[in-house]
Amino acid sequence: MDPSVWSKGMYSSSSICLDGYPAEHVSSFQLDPELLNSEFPGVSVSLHKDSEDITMPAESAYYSHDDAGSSLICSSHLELSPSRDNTTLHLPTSMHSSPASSSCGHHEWNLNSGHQAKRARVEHIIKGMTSSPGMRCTDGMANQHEESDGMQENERTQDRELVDRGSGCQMTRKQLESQHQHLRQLRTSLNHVGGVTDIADSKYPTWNSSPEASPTFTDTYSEFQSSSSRTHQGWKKVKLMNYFQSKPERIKMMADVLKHELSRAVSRSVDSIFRSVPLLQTSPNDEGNVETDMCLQSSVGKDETQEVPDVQTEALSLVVQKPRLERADNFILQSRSRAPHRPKPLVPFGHDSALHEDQQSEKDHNTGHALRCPRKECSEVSRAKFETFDTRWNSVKVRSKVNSRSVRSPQTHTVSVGPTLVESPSHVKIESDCLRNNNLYMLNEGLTTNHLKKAKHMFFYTRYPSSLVLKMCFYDVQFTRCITSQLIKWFSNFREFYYIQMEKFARHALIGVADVRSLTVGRESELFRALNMHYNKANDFQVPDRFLEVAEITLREFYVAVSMGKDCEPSWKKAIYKVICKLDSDAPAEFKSHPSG
DNA sequence: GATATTCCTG
DNA sequence: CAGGAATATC
Repeated sequence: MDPSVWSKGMYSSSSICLDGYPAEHVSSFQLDPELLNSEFPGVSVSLHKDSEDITMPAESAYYSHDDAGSSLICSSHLELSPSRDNTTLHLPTSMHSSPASSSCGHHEWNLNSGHQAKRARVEHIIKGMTSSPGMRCTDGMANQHEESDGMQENERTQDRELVDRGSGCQMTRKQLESQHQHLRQLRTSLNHVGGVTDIADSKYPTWNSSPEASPTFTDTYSEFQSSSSRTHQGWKKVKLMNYFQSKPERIKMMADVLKHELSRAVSRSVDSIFRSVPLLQTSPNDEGNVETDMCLQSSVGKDETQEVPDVQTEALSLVVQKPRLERADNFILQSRSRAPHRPKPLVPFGHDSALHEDQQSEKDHNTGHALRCPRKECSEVSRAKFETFDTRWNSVKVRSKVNSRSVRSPQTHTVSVGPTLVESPSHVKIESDCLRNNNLYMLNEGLTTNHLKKAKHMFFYTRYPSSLVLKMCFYDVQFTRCITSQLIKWFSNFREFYYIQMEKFARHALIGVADVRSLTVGRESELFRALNMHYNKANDFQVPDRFLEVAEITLREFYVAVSMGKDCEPSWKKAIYKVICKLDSDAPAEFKSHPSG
């Protein structure tokens, strides 16, 4: 036993180290059978008679000092329990097993065919534009549109006729040649990029799969000007709108639009190749979305439980409009722990099961509490757009029970994590160097299951974390009042469970154990099993010894308090809480480690 | 008033 | 685990 663990809290339980009683006596403290029997009729207590019987001290003496930890000695129970053999108590525990029922009835995509189709579409567009500047615009658009919402052939013919009248294109020959050449280059790039074009392309929801498949074409050109600068949905809308315009300007406009999109798509694709090739192995959605949708803070492959901004259910007034870019880059940095803080992650990549269990137990109640979206981009327009991504994003996002309670469907699919994007459970995250180097971290706007897991692990050290500690440990979360409250609530819930278990086991011990010396909490004890099952379900966290000591102290506190019948008093637990809260340890640095850059 | 905590409930 | 009520503390 490392004495240092006691150096900090060097506390002595008021119930164990009694004022005026020698430690030996304290250690052999036994219950007064009469008292017990009077308080708990029917509970028979067998007492050891191997030492002087010590009658129960008066309560005034027992809890005479509010500050139980300050005045008293001692690790008395350590010294006085030399035969601490972890035999402890074998008390019944109520183990719970969650039923395995995870249905995932969402869409399935034929990725191969989808990619080919998309690529063919892009190439077709380019081909059309390259071959004939006069028609390619509409041709390409018509083609796209045809794919999208089933545009009829005659409609396209009419449109083409409008174009053939030579009304529209006001580009000079020089401009056209320049564009022509540019498009050839683009096409060459696309050929080299290959399937990567899907990255950019797939970013756009196809209309036929979108809930907004029936857009109204009442937009005006002015709307185009405004909307196009906002979102890609605006672009999309404009393109469709323009298609139905009969004015010749639309030709040029559509060409511009198409050029713009193609250019963006290709540049994004090329960028993503050079910047993070491994990402392609995991999810081609990443790059394009990050750039376009600032709200789509998805980090596929980085964090399985990374949330996709969900439907905002909180009032925007509560949103903290905070300049987000505190750590360079245009993107919100998500910082996970660099190095495993545990020497021995027993289940290095067991997050799946852990998360799965968590998700299993979730009741899909749409209480509407979720993350907030502090940026303007996340207002209605963007959120509406996110809905259109549902189908495809559901395949890559893992709904977090913590932050996405309003998720529409119970999909709990996990993304197939690529070989370079592995993640160990919780905060013990082995992060892709690629991601780290590219600063593609994101600041979470909500708490994820991993955060919950981390919080549970933290509980092994600190039961009463301050807000400051929480902010330090959950550095990758953008703190708001709600986030803070949620974290505090978590620990409150943790404590609740903790104390309930303590009381339960203490009462059980009261029946069969009369000597506090035999009240120990070892790693094999049922009490610890119950606690570990709750806070460390995956058993991938090395619970510090200190926690066992605190648990033991807590158990004894409850034991004595109940044995004294203090549980009849209104707030008898508060005295215990007061003792236990002083036993907090600092969270290890690993919990607080910030990204190095 | 805002925040934090406990207790109860689902 | 979250929501809500009650309570305590500041």
